[in-house]
Amino acid sequence: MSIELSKAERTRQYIIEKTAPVFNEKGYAGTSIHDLTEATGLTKGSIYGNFENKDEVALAAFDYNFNTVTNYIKAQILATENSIERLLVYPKVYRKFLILPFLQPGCPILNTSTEADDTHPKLREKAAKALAFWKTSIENQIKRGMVRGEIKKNTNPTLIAIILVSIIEGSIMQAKVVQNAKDLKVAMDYLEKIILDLKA
Amino acid sequence: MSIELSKAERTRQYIIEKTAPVFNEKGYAGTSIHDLTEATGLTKGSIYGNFENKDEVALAAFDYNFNTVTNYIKAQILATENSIERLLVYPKVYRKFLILPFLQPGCPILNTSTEADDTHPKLREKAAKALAFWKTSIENQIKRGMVRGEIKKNTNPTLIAIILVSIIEGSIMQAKVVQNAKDLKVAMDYLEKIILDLKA
DNA sequence: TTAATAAAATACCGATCGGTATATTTTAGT
DNA sequence: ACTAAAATATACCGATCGGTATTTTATTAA
Repeated sequence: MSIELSKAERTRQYIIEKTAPVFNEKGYAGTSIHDLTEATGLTKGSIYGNFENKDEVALAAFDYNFNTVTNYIKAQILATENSIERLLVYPKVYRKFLILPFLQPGCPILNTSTEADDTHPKLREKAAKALAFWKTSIENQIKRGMVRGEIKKNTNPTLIAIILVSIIEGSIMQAKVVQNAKDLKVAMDYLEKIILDLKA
Repeated sequence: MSIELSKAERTRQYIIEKTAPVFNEKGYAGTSIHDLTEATGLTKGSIYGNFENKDEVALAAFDYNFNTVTNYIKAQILATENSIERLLVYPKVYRKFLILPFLQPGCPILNTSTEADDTHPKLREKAAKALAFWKTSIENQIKRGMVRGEIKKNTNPTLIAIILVSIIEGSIMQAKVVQNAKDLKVAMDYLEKIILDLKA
């Protein structure tokens, strides 16, 4: 049994997959153990046999949610070559977040940050690291573009990363609460202009 | 007893004032009735004598939190005359939100929206209306500036309102989760430039 | 195939949840 | 000062919370 996953490892993964969307939608405090048994079809005993407590499931679920988004974005980025086009992937993806199943409960970073910032240090820390990772990878895309001569030499990568993330997260919040993507579209149009303005 | 408030009305107000920060910090699901008795020093009986249920306290608390921020902003705005200066009040206020006591748990609209969008229709509705009110008043400030010849004629008030709100909410989320205002400062500097760029 | 082991289900725990009925105290008009 | 009414506190309710000990079932290596 070297290569294949053990039963426990498979179950653990199954629990994470099934409960991750629940945590993203209802939040940590709003999700009960009963919600987890419902989402998985398993019993409490099985869940507590694979996880120490609710915290551990929630932390694993956050990683899963974040990785799902990250992998989707990464695939789109690797499908393009030019740095400007790569940056344009973000508005392109987030403008249709209401129809992407794994993004329908909103951005995991946004949801987790606003709930956990004052209440749950471990989750807060995870969200903070995920945010830092995201911003660093945007900065690196911009630096790459400057090296390749595709992006203006005087561009401030950190500034652009901060503004890009702010506009995306702020407009997702708005779209979710009013339950339509009208203003999100406007914000993503604006963000695309900012990005196209970086062109060398 | 015509003019003065009845005991019940005063107690009701007192409960709202004391519990509003708790709801803003811990969220609806994360706040228990025990939290409310702790924050007020009152008993369950007293709270349920003045409110039908937890929902009613939470909804009143949201209004209180939103009005607190709104009144503070309004006072700053009325202290200025020029439309550009009035718009600059927003970055000026939010860049120091970590030291304004009533803003330390974050923006009530942001906190309530991200928690309630998928779970609590009444709270979601309140947050949506508060957001609409905010954006409308920004739009009106811009329109006023155009009439007064202080803001460029070709300015799109709706677009500026959407971007202003997005940048503020998105950067507040970031500042809260990483627990420092470094990037918030950068975002507010950028927002100030956008506003100054509207000058006729 | 079997026996040891691992995993999942069942049954249960005390604590806390939101909420209520009732008793006690405060308030407020006379 | 007295009393009726209003407001608050006490005591309690069933349900659900997160979590665990134990039993049953499934897995896995020999």
